[in-house]
Amino acid sequence: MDNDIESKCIKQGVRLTDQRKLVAKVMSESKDHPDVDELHRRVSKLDAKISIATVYRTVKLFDEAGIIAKHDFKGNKARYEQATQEHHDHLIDINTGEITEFVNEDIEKLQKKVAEKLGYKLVDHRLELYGSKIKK
Amino acid sequence: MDNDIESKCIKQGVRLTDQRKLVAKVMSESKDHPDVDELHRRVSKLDAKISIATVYRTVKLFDEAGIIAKHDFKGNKARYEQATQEHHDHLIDINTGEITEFVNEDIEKLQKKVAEKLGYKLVDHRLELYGSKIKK
DNA sequence: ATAATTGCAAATGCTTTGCTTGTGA
DNA sequence: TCACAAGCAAAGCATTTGCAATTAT
Repeated sequence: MDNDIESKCIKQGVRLTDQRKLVAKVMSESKDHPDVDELHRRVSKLDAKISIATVYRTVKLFDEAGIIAKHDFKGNKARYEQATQEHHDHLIDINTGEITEFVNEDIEKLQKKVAEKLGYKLVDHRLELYGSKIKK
Repeated sequence: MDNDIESKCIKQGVRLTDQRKLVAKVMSESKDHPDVDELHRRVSKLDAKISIATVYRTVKLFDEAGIIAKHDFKGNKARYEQATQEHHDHLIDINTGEITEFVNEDIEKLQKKVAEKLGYKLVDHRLELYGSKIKK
């Protein structure tokens, strides 16, 4: 949990610069799904001179290395989260933007089945639920 | 099926210009999911002077009126299709870009259930399967 | 008549990139 | 050392918009 991202970089031979270390640290400590601007804002508190271009390059690099995950939710700019072992999907609060993660094995299995019935091998998928909080 | 879009415009009081009629016609006749460039290309065959800005404005208008549907599949620009009565989801061929539509009631129900379990009323969702064709 | 729509080009917002200088292994 | 990374500003790409001219009702 702590700075898992930095260790993954080392494991994968990703060169660790000061800037990348900072992005790794901030992403490791983030429990939400920040976009690049927000990430840049957070990293800037640790290094006021880091450029947004570097943040863009770094998230792209980490994403391609499978270290973080990129999400393009409806109508928003790309948001990022630390990659986890188990796959999960997202529910987005349409009023607040708040994101809740969930796992549902039944849906996963059905997706695979649907793809196979159509003659396809399921390689990837995207499932997003958009909802509004029920007041109780 | 024919030019359903034009009748929907009339029904909704959407002013019908020559350009909008052409976009309506082309979208009505399209069985695939063209992006704006492709749409502009097709409409240009009927009116060589129509501008891409008008096509952008028109698909936005039709989308907001619920007459056509916009999709932002992974890594592509927005694609459009005529709106249908029954909801459906999409399977995208990762090799060819070909799109297959499908409906699965079980998945729909499970999505609703998941949202409710998390304290949300399901308002919208996005389900996309990405796969590669199985050769038989 | 007149409010809405078009075409054009310029502006936008997010993201990427070329280039020169700086730096990690 | 030296291939790679950072910072900056400029470029790219899809999409939107301001404005003057045109058009549907």
